[in-house]
Amino acid sequence: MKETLRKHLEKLISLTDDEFNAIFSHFAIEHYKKNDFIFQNGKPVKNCYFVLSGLLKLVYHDDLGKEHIVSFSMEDWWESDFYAYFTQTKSTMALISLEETSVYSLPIENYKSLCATIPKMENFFLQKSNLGFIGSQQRILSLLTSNAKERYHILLKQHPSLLQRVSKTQIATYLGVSRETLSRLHSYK
Amino acid sequence: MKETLRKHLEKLISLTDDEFNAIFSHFAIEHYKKNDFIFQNGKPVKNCYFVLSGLLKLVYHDDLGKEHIVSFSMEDWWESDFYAYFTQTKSTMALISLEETSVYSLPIENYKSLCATIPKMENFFLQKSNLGFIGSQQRILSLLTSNAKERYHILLKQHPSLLQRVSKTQIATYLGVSRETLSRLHSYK
DNA sequence: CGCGCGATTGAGTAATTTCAAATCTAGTGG
DNA sequence: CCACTAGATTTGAAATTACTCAATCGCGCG
Repeated sequence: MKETLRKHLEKLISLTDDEFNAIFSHFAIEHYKKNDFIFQNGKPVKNCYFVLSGLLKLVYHDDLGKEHIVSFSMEDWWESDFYAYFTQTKSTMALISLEETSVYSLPIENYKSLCATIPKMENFFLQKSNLGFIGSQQRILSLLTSNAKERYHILLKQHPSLLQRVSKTQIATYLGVSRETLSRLHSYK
Repeated sequence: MKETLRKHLEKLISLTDDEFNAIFSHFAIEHYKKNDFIFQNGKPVKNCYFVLSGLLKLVYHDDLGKEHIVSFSMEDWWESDFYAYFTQTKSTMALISLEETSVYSLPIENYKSLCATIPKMENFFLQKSNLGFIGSQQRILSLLTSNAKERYHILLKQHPSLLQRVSKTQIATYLGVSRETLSRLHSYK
């Protein structure tokens, strides 16, 4: 567990034992069953989360109550409603477990003190944020340039394991198509 | 000009004169006419850019040659093909001026040395990157939850000045609808 | 005046949605 | 081992939305 986080950090920065232990003390472990709310929309967002094991979805409910999946978070991913987290406002989204899931949680004060006291961690978060931004931009591009079938195959290529782990309804909700349309794609290939 | 950048940085971090001058020396000014390429797809991306005045579009050309606008960059915005910039690979997108435009350019080596030598700047870029990520996620959400008309009104609300500055064809390309569809939206409101 | 470009309009087509019904699947208890 | 149920998936058919291609309009500028 501890080693999982350490390995994850050391993909981008190098750490001594002391440094890692100092960092590690900022996190707390949390466990969730399947279909638990990690946080709900309308509520403050105290933490961001590093997923140790399991699977989460970050969802937005529109005016009609329809659910839209902003992102899936698998092992080794960071997740939160980052707007609400950084601005300490109430969430517009909910974070929900799709499997039994373990996370390390990082309260915003700890995030700030990590950045302020351990320059390497600030650099780590900067790199992660840049990667997150790039990833989002590519998702925007896939929504702009591709139809349902193409988007499905892009997802299939990027995260083949996801299709084994979540229902097709969830996949459709992520791709931005109805589950019926997603189902019909298979008729063609 | 120099003051524009300084004011921009000081929205998020505070700087002494000396600090700012050290930072400023990492940038170079560049001027472009309307419809110039700042960089082209297929070419390396040497810089990221801070827009002093004018307007840019970051575009992707799909297999059919159709253009998709990933983002507009107005005054006070940072822009690049960040994937190509950070990984020093060739761009998949092009950055093009829509007006006469002045930018400060920041080569990747200078970005890295800024981060490494001036912790405040690393913090600045972290905050900017977080904001950029949040903004992208909201655009994803608008693409998932809203139809053409709603997306148009969201853009109208967020950047009313944009509609005065660019053609409706460009707006349509950003929204992910055909210009004819955008045109027909007005019939309803 | 006439050219050129962007915006609009029209008509037919393609993609996707919606609502409803049917089918499949995995787990449960008899 | 089988029947039953709940949930997920697929299929059908009609309606909606957006796209394409073509033609027209409107306007600024040489």
